Amino acid sequence: MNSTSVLAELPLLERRTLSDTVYEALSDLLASGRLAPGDRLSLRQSAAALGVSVMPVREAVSRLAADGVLEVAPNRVIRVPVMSADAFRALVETRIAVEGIAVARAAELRTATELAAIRRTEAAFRAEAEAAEPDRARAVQLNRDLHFAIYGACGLGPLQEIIARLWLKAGPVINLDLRAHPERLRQGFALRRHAEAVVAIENRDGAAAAAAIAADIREAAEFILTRGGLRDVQGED
Amino acid sequence: MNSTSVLAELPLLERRTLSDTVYEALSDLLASGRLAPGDRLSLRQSAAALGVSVMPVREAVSRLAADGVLEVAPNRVIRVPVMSADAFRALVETRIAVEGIAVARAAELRTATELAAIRRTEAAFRAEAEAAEPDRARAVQLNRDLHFAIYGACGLGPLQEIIARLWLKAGPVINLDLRAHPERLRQGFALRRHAEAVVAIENRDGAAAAAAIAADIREAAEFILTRGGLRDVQGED
DNA sequence: TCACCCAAACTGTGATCACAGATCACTAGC
DNA sequence: GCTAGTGATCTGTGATCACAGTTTGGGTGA
Repeated sequence: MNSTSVLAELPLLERRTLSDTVYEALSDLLASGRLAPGDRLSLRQSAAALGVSVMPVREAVSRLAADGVLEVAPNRVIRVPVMSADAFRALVETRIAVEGIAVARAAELRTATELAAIRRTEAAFRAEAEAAEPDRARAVQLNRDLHFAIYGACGLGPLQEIIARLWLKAGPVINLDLRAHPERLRQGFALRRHAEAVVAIENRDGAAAAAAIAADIREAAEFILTRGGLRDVQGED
Repeated sequence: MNSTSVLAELPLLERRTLSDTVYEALSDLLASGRLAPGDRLSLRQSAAALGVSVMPVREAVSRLAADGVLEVAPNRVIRVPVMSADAFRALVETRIAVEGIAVARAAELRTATELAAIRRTEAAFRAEAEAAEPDRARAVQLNRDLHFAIYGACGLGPLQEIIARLWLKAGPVINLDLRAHPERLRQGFALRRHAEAVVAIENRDGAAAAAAIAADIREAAEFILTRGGLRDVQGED
């Protein structure tokens, strides 16, 4: 009935269910490392804490569990999985491969606008990291923003979703370590690799960009592995 | 208390919830193309058909929806998404990139046992495809078996999970097309590419193996795209 | 004959209840 | 003093109910 097709441009607003909200809340807890590997989770307690019934929490948890971000043991205990060193290495190799593709494509396809956004977030991260008293949580968030600003330019939606899931999976162990061992040299490495990546993206040099991100990922992983923060058996203490 | 450590070898039996079972049932429907893009799904009807309550179906659907294999519209209608041609192309490019990594690694790392298994499934697919009256459903399954036999040799668990999800997402449109247009030349291409891949894997030639699989994927996709089986708008008829 | 409207029958979402199994603290028995 | 047993209390899972919003079909109006 209504006149023109101006309406056709409406972004088809997405509905937010309580489950979605709970999912994001839990994701945030995991990504920020406040839920550490081995931590247990109770449906009822979580529901009470969030002020909802167990239903939305249940759905959110089952989604997280499907992604391997949470696991429910045969004892019916929900917890964030403790990764063996080998599993962590496999995850890191996967990340290097997949994120390498994304950043290589991004370097070759990025528009001027995207490059500007990447530069901006890189600068923001650098500023936070070099601050006299850096806010760790904020640095983590900015690091994530930078990576995804890059991946966002790869032109492949499905690939970005995959990477987001990988980050969710790696988040607890990485950020737990970051909480345990205040950043120090980690950030020095990250800053250098980020700078290399940005330069490579400016030059549309996909291979160099992928190498920089690969080094960024690998160095952070090595740092954690040498710290011995990962147990090889899944004991609890 | 119990004597020896024979118990330690028990495979830690995984529990199967009803949700898991429903999830597999729906996945199978989608992977085999019996649920086509645009088809709607009702929680209560599905539950009744499966002889369970809506709860397990709800959880399974929410998992599928999280993976983008199903979508629930703002109208609260569950359906398998209709992919635009562009979205399909992005999915195909992602598959080529990700599965390319897996097959390249598999070619370089495969053991003799894994190679034998790959050869076996390749032969099985060839036999079915060259049969006088090939069973389409079985051919689809064998094609899948072959691909995953290869990816299983890549040594990266997380990567295999990613690929499985990608297949689930691409399954409906690919298999719907396969149902609509009886195989014909499609299989001729597939046979050649599979043979090339197996040879490359025998020679531990990662690049060649990746190229063969990329061609396999791309040719199937081109076939579908030129058929015009994909709508560019998400209308319903 | 066509357009409109209203009511009945659906839809998914969320809350609540019921249940089997696991955990843990406590106590009875040696 | 230590172990084995036992009951209360927790766990996730599944079923059922309640609700608001949507769809749909039949009927009434012009």
